[in-house]
This record gives sequence, structure tokens and C-alpha cells, in this order.
Amino acid sequence: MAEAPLWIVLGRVDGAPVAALLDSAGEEQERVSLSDDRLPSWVADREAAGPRWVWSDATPWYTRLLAAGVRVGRCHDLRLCHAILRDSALVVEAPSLRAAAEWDAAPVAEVEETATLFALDDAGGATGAPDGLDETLEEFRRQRAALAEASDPGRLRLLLAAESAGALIAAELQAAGLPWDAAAHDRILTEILGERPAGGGLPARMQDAADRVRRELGDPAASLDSQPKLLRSLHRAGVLVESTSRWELAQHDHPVVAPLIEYKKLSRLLSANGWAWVDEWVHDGRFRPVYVPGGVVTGRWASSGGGALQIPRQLRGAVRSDPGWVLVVADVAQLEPRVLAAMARDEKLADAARGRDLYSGIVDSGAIDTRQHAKVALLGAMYGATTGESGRLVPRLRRAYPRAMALVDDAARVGEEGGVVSTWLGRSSPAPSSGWRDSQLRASEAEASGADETRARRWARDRGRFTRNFVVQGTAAEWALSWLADLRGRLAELPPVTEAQTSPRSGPVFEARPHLAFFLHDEIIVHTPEDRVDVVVDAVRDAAASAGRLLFGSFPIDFPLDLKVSRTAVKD
DNA sequence: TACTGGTGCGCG
DNA sequence: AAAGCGCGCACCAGTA
Repeated sequence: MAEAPLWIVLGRVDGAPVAALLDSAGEEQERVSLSDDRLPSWVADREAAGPRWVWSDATPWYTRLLAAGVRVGRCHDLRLCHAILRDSALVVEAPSLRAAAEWDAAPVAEVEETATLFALDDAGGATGAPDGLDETLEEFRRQRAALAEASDPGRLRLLLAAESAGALIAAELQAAGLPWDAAAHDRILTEILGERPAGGGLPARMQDAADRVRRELGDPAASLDSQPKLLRSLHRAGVLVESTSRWELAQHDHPVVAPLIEYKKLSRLLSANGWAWVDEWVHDGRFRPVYVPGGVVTGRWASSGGGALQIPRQLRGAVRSDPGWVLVVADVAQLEPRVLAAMARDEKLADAARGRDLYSGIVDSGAIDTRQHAKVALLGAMYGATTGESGRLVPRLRRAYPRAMALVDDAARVGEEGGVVSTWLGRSSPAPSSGWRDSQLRASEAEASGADETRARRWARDRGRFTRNFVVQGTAAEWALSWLADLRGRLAELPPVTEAQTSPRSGPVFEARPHLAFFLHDEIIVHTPEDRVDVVVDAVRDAAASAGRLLFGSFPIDFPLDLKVSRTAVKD
């Protein structure tokens, strides 16, 4: 009997899906012609042997499978992995990847209407990654070769697996959706803004705030939504601000300030997450945002549409589990400094991080006097603060935690010099732009003007702050992906619940089992049947511990979770 | 009418 | 108008 294929590569030939089965040596064993209709059941059959599915881009392939009720365990997302390998400083064989520019493809958004998914024609103008079978196989070979030659293939393999798992999770999060109670959302809006206006007017409380602002400005026609006009009105009223930002307004003692800040708050809520947002984004009790894995240079996810990663805390009460289900809401306390301690092998910082609150740990160690100062100093160290309270406090941190601080200081120096830095698993920062390099070059010439030098120095420092933060933010993203991927595996092993407990709005794959419902950098929400909550909580915690070991081995760093079980996602 | 850039603010 | 990183989105104004 033939060995079960390790990889199954999916691609299209003359528009129809074809599968190429590869053995452990990467040799093709067999080729199977399929159709879009037959693909899901064929994949489901093959999934039993646990292959890694290789495809151009998880979004189009996996979204269709999920809609047909088929889940897979592992994949290799060529588009995402291409971007990592192409830029990674650990990869020696990058030129051939760079030459394959057709794989530098932007993510394509998948439409939501599941019924029409299979009818979609890729020729609809979207420019995604190539999905022809030959091109797909060729790119997979290139990536395998690049990996084999890499200076630390083990780390990169972890990164590619985590990134690809993220691609699966993003599609699954969208398919399952975040349980969203439109009626609760409406109650929150009504309480804060006033009744939803029937016509074109403003909600009552917003109108009231606007009236008070105009009265205090002595300008009944003042425009509150146009920054230049508002600025002029403020100046006429004697409020000499340079901008209309909340921060600057709050510095001034004038009766217009309070109502104006209130108006801006209400206006923001209405325009970003008001009734129009609910109408557009919440359907059938679910908010289904479009996640963009790897959408940020550091490896963090981005989102597109719906402002999925910017849901205001005020509206967390609208996130409500289905009847008989609950939410497990968990986030990591101070993820980035913990990751920094582990990367730098800084045992003193790791000691301060032990237990719950890292900032208090720093205070207890005697390095800094108050929790607030410890927080400001540490953020300043990771972001590159040079002035203000933060800038003043950083040197104390440097004395107390020299290893950790040396890591970020080195990253900043490399960035200022035009170099490339990398995360723990090997995602590298982009090289400086040609404009940046030109500016540094010009400033170093004998005839450089003072302005040239000033600009070059500013740009160098800007880039230094970017690379300083890149290593920490990017490694934190790797930890979070590992946590998610591990948790996803644990949840998939739980037995499904009985039909009476199913929640069809989560889609065919997730209606009968605990599933991830939300992810935001260092926070996850799991939607689970009530009677599974204990095992889910254990899974969330075990996955966090496991992610720490996967990245940092036996280095003694804790990743404690703030975890709550509740019908809503409210945070305190 | 469609675009781009600036501003401001939500999230981590 | 943040200091000090990374994003997305709404809105307005200016321009093509």
C-alpha cells in the first residue's frame, strides 16, 4: 500500500481544481482531477490521513470548504509564506523567491454570501496569488528549497506553520462569526446617544451637545464636523488651540471644552459603530469581520471592513453568546515585555514578570518607584521614547534590566544604520526604502546642507524606533499565533455536542462545538456550549503554556491570562 | 465624480 | 498636541 501523502497541493487546471499528492520526499505520487462540486467531499475523505494542504491562498480555497462544512487541520499558505521567506534574513536562497513577483499578491477579500461562493469567477478583476496547479507546485518547490538552505530552518518552519494556521483560523473566525446582539447594541446606542433619529437629524443627546457647543462659541452656525471651520470658530471664541484634538482642547479652561469633547465622543460612536454599522455588519446575530493575517509588517493581523480590531469598549456589551452557550474571554497580561524578557534571556525581567503583574514586579524589585512609572518606562523602552517622563525613566530600566534593554537598543541601532532586524522566529523587517537610503547618503556627503543632515537624522531615528519595536511586536505576534494554533487543535479534539445544543448561526463546521470567535493581538474569545466551559478554559490556559514552551523552551517566563467566563465580552 | 492627503480617534 | 510603536475608518477639503 502506498504511503499516505504528506502534502496535497491544490491548484487549478483549465479552471477546475486538481490535487497533486506528494510523498515525504516531495515527489508527486498521483494527480486527481476534481470539480468545485466534488472538492469538499474529496478533501474531507483525504483529511482523515492528516495531510498538510498546500494552496495558493487559504482565503478563497478554505472559505469555500468551510461553507460546505469541511474543516482541515493543517495547511501551507503559499502567499503568506512567500512574503516571509522572501524577506527573512535567515533565508539564503531569497533571489529566486524575489523573482517570483506574482506571489507578492495582496490578500483578496472573500464575499460573504455562501450560496454564491462556488459560482464566483476568479476573473472578476481581483488580483490574488496565482492558483494554477503548475505555478502552485513550482512555488512550493521554491519555498521548500529556500527552507532547506536557511540558516535556521527549525525556527522558520515554526513560523510558516503558525502563519498558515493563522490563515485557517482567520477563515474560520469569519465563518463562525462573533455573536452580536443587535438589540443590545441598540440599547447601548440609545442610552449614550439618545433615540435613533427617524429622519436625517442627530440623536437627541448629540444634538444637545452640539447646541451647547454653539452657544458657548456664540456662533449658532458653527460647523462642528469640519476641522478647519471648527478651528476658526474656536479661535474667534478665544480658544487658541493649534488643533481640535481632544488632548489639546482639554488643556484649555473654557466652557466650550466640555461640551465639545462630549460631542466629539458621541459623534465618533455614531459614525464608527452606530446604527448604520449594525445594519451593514451584523447579520443573523453575527459580526463577521474580514481578518487579514500577516496584514501588518510585524506579522500582526490587520482587518478590512467593519473596524474589527477597533471595536470600542463601550460596545462589548453587545457581544452576547447564544442561549445555552457562553463566552470565554482571555487576554495575556503585558505580552510584549514578557516576550522581550524571554528573547533577551533576561532572567531579572522574567523574575519581575513571574505571577500576575509585571509592572508591580518591577516596583517590587526596587528598580522603579510606582507601577505607573514602571509601565510608562517599559513602554517607552519598547517604543523608543526619548523625552518626557518616559524618556527620563528609561535609563533606570536600562540599569535594572541590561539584557532586555540591550536587545531593543541594538534593534534600534541596526535600524538607524539601515539594517534589517528579525523576530524570534525569523520574520524580518523590510529593507529601508530608496528614499531613505538616498537621504542618508546625501547627508554624509561633504556638501550636505544642514537641512539634509537634520532630515537624515530624523529619518534614521524614525526607522530606529520602528525596528526597535518590530522585534518585540513581531515576536509577540508569533507567540499569539502559536497560542491560537495550539488552542485551535485542542478545541477540534473535543467531541461535538448534541443536536439540541447546536447553534446553526455559527455555520456547519462550528454549530456543534466550542470555537474561536474573536482574536485581537493578545486576546481571544471562545464561544462554547455551557457544559463544555471547564474543558475549554483548561484548553485556553494549556495552549498559552504550550505556546511559551514552543517559542522559548525551558526559559522561565510566565504568560498569565486574564480569563473570564460570561454571557458577554464586557471588560472591567 | 473619484481620487488623495490631512486630521482625529478607536483598538492593541 | 503627544511624548513613543503598529493599525483602520470616517470625514472633510482640495484637486483632477
